[in-house]
Amino acid sequence: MTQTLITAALPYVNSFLHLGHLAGAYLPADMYARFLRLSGRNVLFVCGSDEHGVAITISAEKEHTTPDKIIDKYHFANKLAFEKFGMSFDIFSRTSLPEHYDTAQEFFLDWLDKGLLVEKEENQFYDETAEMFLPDRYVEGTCPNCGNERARGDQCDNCSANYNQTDLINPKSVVSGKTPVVRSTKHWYFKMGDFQQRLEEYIESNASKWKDNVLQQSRSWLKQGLADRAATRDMTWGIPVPVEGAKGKVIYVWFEAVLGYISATKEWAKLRHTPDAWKSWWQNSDTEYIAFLGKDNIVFHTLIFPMLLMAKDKYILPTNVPANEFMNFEGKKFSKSMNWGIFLHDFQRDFPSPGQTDSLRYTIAMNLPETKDSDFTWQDFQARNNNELAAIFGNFVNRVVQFLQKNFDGKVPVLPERFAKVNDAWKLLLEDFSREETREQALEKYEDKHLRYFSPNDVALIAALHFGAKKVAEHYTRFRFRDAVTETMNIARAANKYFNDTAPWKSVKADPDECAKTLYLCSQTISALSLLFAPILPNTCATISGMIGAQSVTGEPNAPQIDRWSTVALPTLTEGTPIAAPEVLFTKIEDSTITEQVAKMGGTTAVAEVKTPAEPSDIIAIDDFKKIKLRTAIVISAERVPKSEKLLKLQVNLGTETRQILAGIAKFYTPEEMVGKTVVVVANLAPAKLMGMESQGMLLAANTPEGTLALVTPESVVGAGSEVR
RNA sequence: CGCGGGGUGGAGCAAUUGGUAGCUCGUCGGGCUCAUAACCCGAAGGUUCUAGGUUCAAGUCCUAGCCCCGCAACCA
Repeated sequence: MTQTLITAALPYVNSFLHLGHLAGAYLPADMYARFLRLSGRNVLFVCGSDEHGVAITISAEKEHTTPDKIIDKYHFANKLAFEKFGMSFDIFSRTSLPEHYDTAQEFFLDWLDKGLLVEKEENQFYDETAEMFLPDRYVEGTCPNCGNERARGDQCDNCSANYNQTDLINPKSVVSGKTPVVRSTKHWYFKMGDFQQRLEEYIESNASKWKDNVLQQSRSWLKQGLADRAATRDMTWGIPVPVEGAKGKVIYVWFEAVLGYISATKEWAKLRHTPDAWKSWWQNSDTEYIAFLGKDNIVFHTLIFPMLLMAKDKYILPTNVPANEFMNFEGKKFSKSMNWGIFLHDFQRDFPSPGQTDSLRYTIAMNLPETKDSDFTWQDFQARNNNELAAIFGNFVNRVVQFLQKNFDGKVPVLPERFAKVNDAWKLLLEDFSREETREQALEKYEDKHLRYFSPNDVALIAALHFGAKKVAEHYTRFRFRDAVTETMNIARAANKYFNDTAPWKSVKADPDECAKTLYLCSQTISALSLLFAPILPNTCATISGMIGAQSVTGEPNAPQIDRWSTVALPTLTEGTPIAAPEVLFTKIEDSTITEQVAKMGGTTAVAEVKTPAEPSDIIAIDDFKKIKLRTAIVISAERVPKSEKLLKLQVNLGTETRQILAGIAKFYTPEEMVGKTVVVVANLAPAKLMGMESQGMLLAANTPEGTLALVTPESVVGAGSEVR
């Protein structure tokens, strides 16, 4: 029997988790893990915090604290948020543990032994104030190629030129703002090129199974060729290079963080007092390994990590890497710095109930960015909760339970004499069904045969449960989570249809026996739904289990390995089982709640943009203002500047002359609508070069609270070249 | 020519190796009254971004173009 190892990308402990993280990796991983466990499969679900890298030392400095404090803060916050969200990790570990240091160093030494690491001496910028070598990201300067003044360490964003860090003209440290000095330093480079061919074979051998985005990204890297890459860094924060004389050098996170999956598994094994148990996962060809992550992480799991595992030998490689795209928030990317989006802990503060957590899981699941970037909106959250969870699933449970309270003493009906053999008939029906591929075939072939105890409606319901569960399982197996959820909800729809079509509120008077059987089936359906929804809505399903007095089965870790999924359509509740008083599973979300949340978003951003009142020192004399020559101008022509997202190239008539002005308004104004507009320009501004073109002045625009721009234009027609005072 | 993804009814998305364009929401009409003004049934609504091409057959493959988004910069 094969087993499944599941990992979800290690969250970087430099920020709080937001909904985008959940959509990218964690929710699908959790749904998958729970589904497999409910199918009786042996599963190990592993995750943990990624706690190294320069960003953490810099954050520590900014917050005047130590890296230890930073990582603790985020690690525990994220761990707690994950728990509340219902992540069913077997272990949530962290890469700052000794276990991980040992693992990483062991791998490093092994590569060294095998000659996979080569030492290279090179010159690098060193910030004397911050006492650190500067990674490429932390140096800015003038591009040696195009003269762009804001080029990054090794690449220019403007002309895309690649060069050596030390070729930068007028370099500045991003950390201290000072000019860094050049120092020589020694590093170990991983010979990635050695694995080019094996990785190509690995990728192509999986081509038929893997998602397209994953393949394309991986192939794109391979096509460019794998170059040697530094596997070490000059830093204090990280895992020391375990070699004599390597003081002040740590293993680069690229070559260390992903090993955290293995270390986490070791920690799990240790906690269970079976320290070698991790090997039966990582060094066992019966293990199927599925790595969940977002698109930014693809090559680390399809190329780098497999390469490290190949190098070490004996380890299994990822069987599949079902990477998602990104989930945006209300149309724009989640951003910590722009305060845009919903952070998990904020959501949990505002929507603390388990049912609301499930609503969030459901909404995200229905919007998973499986094939392209998707969007989370508050409105959608409300609609999903109210129209689907509450109206369809919640309402079905509620109407059945209420009906039982009123007519059956709050118990699963006892089957009347006439239908005493329903359970046996049910079994036979499912045996017949399981021989058929599709619901349609099954109904056509077997419906008539079972009409002695069942009505056509009954048969249709059982068929919906059986074939629905089968379909959902297929979707999970193929990593089609959105489809899985949609199909699950369709089973609840079928349940509602059954209730409607059998109309027990009529049969309760006309044919009480029939009514009892109907509600017996409905009760079993609630039990079945509580299993089918468990991967998506674990909290709610646990609640239902409580209501029907059943043991909660939601695919939690360490549960007994029983395949309940394939028998979900069979009755599980015995006659006469008491059903607890109705509990509303999903409360509706009011418009006002959503309005409130919408009002909050981007709040900090808007406030930040409001101008602070002028300080006395900011006050200028009239003469100062007179230095600025403002004139009206009419836009003659406008065009986009290629490769620039903000700039429009305008030709404006200033009355006496025509000038070219590059204006950063392309995000808010099209070239077409600019032509003919009368604008206000600063006429005596020194010309500047932008994107290699000259701009002779600037035009005035006001920042709006929404973060867009509004052009300043005269209220009435004034013509070109008028003075503005 | 930096890399990657994408343009499909009003909205959001699907559509295996080319083979009847589907789903959810919304809209309109009907049914029901057990239930959270919920549920169920039915209908309308598409030149699949544009222009060519390959094919018995194209949303899907090829060529050219237009337009979005992401990455490249802490962040799935």
